[in-house]
Formats: sequence, structure tokens, C-alpha cells
Amino acid sequence: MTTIRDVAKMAGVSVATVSRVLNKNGYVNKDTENTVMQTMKELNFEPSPVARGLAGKTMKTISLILPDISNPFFPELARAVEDIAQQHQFNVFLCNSDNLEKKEKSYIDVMQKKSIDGLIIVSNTVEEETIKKLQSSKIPVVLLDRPFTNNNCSIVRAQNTEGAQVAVKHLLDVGCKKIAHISGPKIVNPAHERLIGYTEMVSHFDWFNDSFIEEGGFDIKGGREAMKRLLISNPDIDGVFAGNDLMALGALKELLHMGIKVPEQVAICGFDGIQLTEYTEPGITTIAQPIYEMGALATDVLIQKIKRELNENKTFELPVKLIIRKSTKK
Amino acid sequence: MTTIRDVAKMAGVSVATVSRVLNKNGYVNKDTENTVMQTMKELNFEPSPVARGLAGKTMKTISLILPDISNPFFPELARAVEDIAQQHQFNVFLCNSDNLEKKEKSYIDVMQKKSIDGLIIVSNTVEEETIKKLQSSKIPVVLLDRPFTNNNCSIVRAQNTEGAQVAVKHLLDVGCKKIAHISGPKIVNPAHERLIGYTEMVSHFDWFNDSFIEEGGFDIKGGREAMKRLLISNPDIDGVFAGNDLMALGALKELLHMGIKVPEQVAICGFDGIQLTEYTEPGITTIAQPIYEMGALATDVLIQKIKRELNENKTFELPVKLIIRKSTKK
DNA sequence: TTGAAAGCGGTACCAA
DNA sequence: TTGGTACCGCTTTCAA
Repeated sequence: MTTIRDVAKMAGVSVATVSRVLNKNGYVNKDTENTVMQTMKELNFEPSPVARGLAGKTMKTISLILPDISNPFFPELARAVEDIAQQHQFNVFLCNSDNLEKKEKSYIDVMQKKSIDGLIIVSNTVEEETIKKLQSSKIPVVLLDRPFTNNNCSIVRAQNTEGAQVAVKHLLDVGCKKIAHISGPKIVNPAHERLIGYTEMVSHFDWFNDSFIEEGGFDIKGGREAMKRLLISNPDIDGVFAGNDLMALGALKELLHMGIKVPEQVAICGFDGIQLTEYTEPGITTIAQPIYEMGALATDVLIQKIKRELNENKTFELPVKLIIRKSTKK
Repeated sequence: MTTIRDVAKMAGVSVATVSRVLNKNGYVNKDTENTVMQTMKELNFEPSPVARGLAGKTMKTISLILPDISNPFFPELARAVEDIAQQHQFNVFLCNSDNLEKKEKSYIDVMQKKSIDGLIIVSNTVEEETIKKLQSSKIPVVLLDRPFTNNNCSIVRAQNTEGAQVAVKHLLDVGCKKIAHISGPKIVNPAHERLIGYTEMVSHFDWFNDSFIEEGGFDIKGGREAMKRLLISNPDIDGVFAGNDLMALGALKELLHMGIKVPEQVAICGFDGIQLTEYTEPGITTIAQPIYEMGALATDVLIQKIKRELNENKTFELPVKLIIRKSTKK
């Protein structure tokens, strides 16, 4: 390993000078700068991120906290984050929180000790306190899909309410008369917003009442069970808008299991646009979020903040897109 | 942040002593030890991994290099790695290599600079040189599914050849007379082994010749195209063993597209056991690898090596399991 | 059994 | 413009 001292010696200057050209700060003569640069190339010198970290500077490391990488929604997001990070010579810590506040807190604690430079978090449980702790040590945070009331981070999110409206409108367009909703956990923000979107679209119908809404757990099993309940309370349902694709898949399974034809008897529309929806039979119509773009944007914003090129906190709301598949082709 | 000096001062001992009790090495009086322990609790002291790293010790960080986290095979693996790492208070860097040697090399370089403690890598392109570089700096490496001739790392892998044999046997059992194989890229070791397994099972049949083997790219598109070629060269195929599930899915799509009934006319069996196979129509029979277990074992082994609790290099070969679904139920 | 002090590889302040 | 040097927080030798 070649160190900054090696470079200094070889170039015949002081360590301080080398550090200055390295960080492009402080005064340094153009000539000496060239010499030093040259020597750094020759010696193939690269500063140690660890040493830098100890000295209070960036370690070129960010941390990504998400509920569960094995949930199909997240790998693409993680890929985007890592891609962009990599482009800027940053590395990414992957953390699975299982939506447990305790785990999130513990990760954030460790990350602080490891002097990470920034955090991207997808969470519905993290407390504002925890985030503030990070911010008080000047570590920028970007939230994915989790707006706080007190807007002190940048936020990247999708048009959940609008997307839900598009979904319901599409179901109406293909001729559905009674549309139910399988919602995600109420505490999960996007789930709530999608529920709002649904409600806005159907509340004026005579047939509508609360029994058309059942909560699933954002997973396949939850979707399936919610569907089962819906079929009991409202056997004449002819359309289902599920709060995410996994629940849509669960609903599909239950319908097929009950011998109900999709889309002929009941049409289904999901939300998220995970790959899975493309390969079921029938394929599932969905409101696709720009998952990769969301991850990429979040990372871009974070790195800008780390580099102090960006200071304000913005909220970015990305558009969603209806992808029509067989499950709604009546 | 409370530092080791704070503890030393408060406990009325030297920094060196605190360090000793912290690392449980060197002589230290039982009483002083207790005092120091006590003070550490009180002050809620935890040593800085960064400082430790700089001083040449473990940073409690490992790195996971895999081809692409958005490939459905890897999230579960990554989850396992992170779970086990977390249990030992280690964090995980996630690196997507796209099977590019250049990227792998560059990651490994950076990781070395960041003083990571160990590496788990899934790769078919990484050079022995690169690994040796790591090992010369005493950083343990565990390979997933990529045996070198020169066995100087621990290896965790699945029974690929045996699995392939089971797959072909199953296809024969359900009555297939002419079974084709869609193989993965030849350079990919597991792909090669599965091909071997297939060949061993069919080479003695009269009908068998090389035209029954087509290479797909381990992805959906490649599988589909390989299937297309197979249907042209051997229209009387009635069974397909695909080298992985994604290719099996591609093959399925092509068959359905051509109006060929699965499993009635052609049965399909995949390999890997990714979730996707459960939700296609028909569901795809597959040889399931114990993905989570593989990741978990690799991580366990790695951490044991990091802690110097394990020195020999072993190769662990995990069993696979036939999961029968509709795609082979003639 | 304990403490002083020299690193580890940088950063940044203060003088020159 | 440059160099000397204290310091970041911890480990480890060497002496005491």
C-alpha cells in the first residue's frame, strides 16, 4: 500500500501539500501540483477511505435500509442505488429492516459509528427522532415513499393516489360495475394513499360501502385471504384493485381456486409493476412505478447532498404508468 | 460519541488497559477489568470500527459480490448473507458485477482499501490472481458455486450434476421420450455441470445427438430463443430440461406461443427453485437449490474464518430437491 | 499488571 | 505557497 507520505517523499514536498492537491483545497503552486499529481499516478496512490473517515471526512459509503431485499419490489431499487453509487465511487451497505423500528435504529446507530456519508431509507416505522440524530451529525438522508410532516429530508416517491385513480378508472372503463379494494397495511403510507385514490373514485357510487375494502398484508397470502373475505361479503364483485402486485397475485390465486374466471367474471389490477405480474396466467394489469428511476434519483440526490452541491430538501414525485395485461381484458 | 479515552479517564486507568479488556487480550487484573467493564456500560461505550480498521483490525464489514441483485436468484441469497452477518454484528457491502471481470477487480480493489474483513463472491469470471491478492492480505474469501482448481478458498455449492440427473430422470418417469436441454453459458460452472448431468442420463439413447442441446443465456429471452431453435431442429421433442428457471420460463412462453401444450405435448423442468416458478401457468417443475442455506452457510464459514476459528478450506456441497409442478404432470 | 507512547493514513490549523 | 504537527480513536510494543 502506498501512502500519502510515500508520495510526499517522492515528490519532495510535505504531506500537507499532497493532502492539499488531493482535496483541491488550500493554495498550491501549479507546478508543485503537477509534480504531485504525477507522483500520485506513478505510485498509483489512492487515499485510504478508512483514514479519511477517521479524520472526519467522507468514506464514500452510503447505506440503504429497506424492509426486505427478497421482496420482489426491492431488488431493482437496490440495483439502481448501487449502480449510481458505483458511478460516483461510493459503496452501498445493504440493510434489511423487516419494517422493525428496532432494527432500523440499530442499523442507523452502527452506520453512524462507521462514518457513512449518507442514508437512503424505505420505511414506514422509522421515527423522526432517529433521522434527526443522523442529521445532527450532518449525515444526509433521503426517504423513499415516506413523507414526514416535518420536511427535513429529501423525499422520492411515486404518484400513489393518482395511480390508484388510474387503476380504478381503467377497471371502470373495461366495464366493471362493482370494484373492491385490497389495501396494504394502513400504517404504510403508500398503501394509505392508494386507498384514498380508490375511495375518491368509487365513493359516489350507490353500491359502495366499507365492505368493499379489505386489508391484506402487502403479501401474497394477505391478498389471498382478503380476496376470500371479499367474496363472502360481496359475491357480486366484478373488479378488484389491489394495493400492490403481490396481493393482486394472491387475489388471482384465490379467484382461480374458487373457479372464478379472470378477467371474464372478475378483473384484477395491481400496483408496483414487479416482473412477476408479467408471467402469471393471466398476466396481471398493474400500475407500474418507475422503480429503477426512483432508486437512481434518490441516490443522485443523496450524493449531491453529500457533496454539498445541493442543500434544499425537495420532494420528487414520479409518475406511474398503467400496464394493461390479460387480467383486465374482458 | 464516547471514546476509549473517556472510559479510561472515568475508570482511572490507562487507554491501553481499556483496550486490553475490550479485546480480551493481554494481562489485566480481574478487579480493574470489572471496573472498566462497568464504566463501558455506564458510558455506553462502543469502539469505533473505523479507528479499529485504521489500526489494522476488523471493521466488522464483509462484502458480497454477485452478478446482479435484480436477477431473481440472488435476493434470497443476499438476504441470507445479510441475516447471518447481522447476527454477528457485521455489515454487508452489496456489489453487482454483471459478471464483468473488470468490475469484480475494481470492487475487490476498493474493498481492500476499505479494510473489509471478508468476501463472498458468486462469479465465473474472477481470476485466481485477484483472489490471491486478497488472500495475501489475509482477507478470507468464500466462493459460491465457483470451484477453482487450486483450492485455496472455502466453497459452497449445490449438487448440480446430481440435480440435473434427477431432473432428467423425472422427465423420463413422466413418460418423456425425447428430452432436450437448454444449457446455460458454457463458461458458467454450474451450467456446465448441469449439462454433464443431462448428458450422462441421455447419451445412451439412440435418438440423442448434439442437436438436443441449445445454449440460452441463463435468462428468459435466451431460454425462449433456444426453445425456438430446438423446435426447428427437433420438432418431436416432448421434454425439456432447462439449466435454470428463467430459461425454463422462456421456453414455456415460446411453447405456449407456438400453441404447444405444456405439459401434455412437452413437459418442462427448470433448475434453481426461484419463486417465480410457482406462479406461472402451468407452474414449473424445478430442481430447487437451498438458496438461503447456501448464503447462510457461506456467511457462517466466512465469519468463522475471519475470527480465525476455522482454518482449513472446505467445500460444502448442498443437496437439491425436486419440486414437482404442473409443467411435468402429463 | 499497568502505562506511555508510537503508530495506522489521512486532515487541517498555525507558522514560516 | 509551503511545511510542521497535533489530532481522529484505537492497537500494540516496550518499560516500568
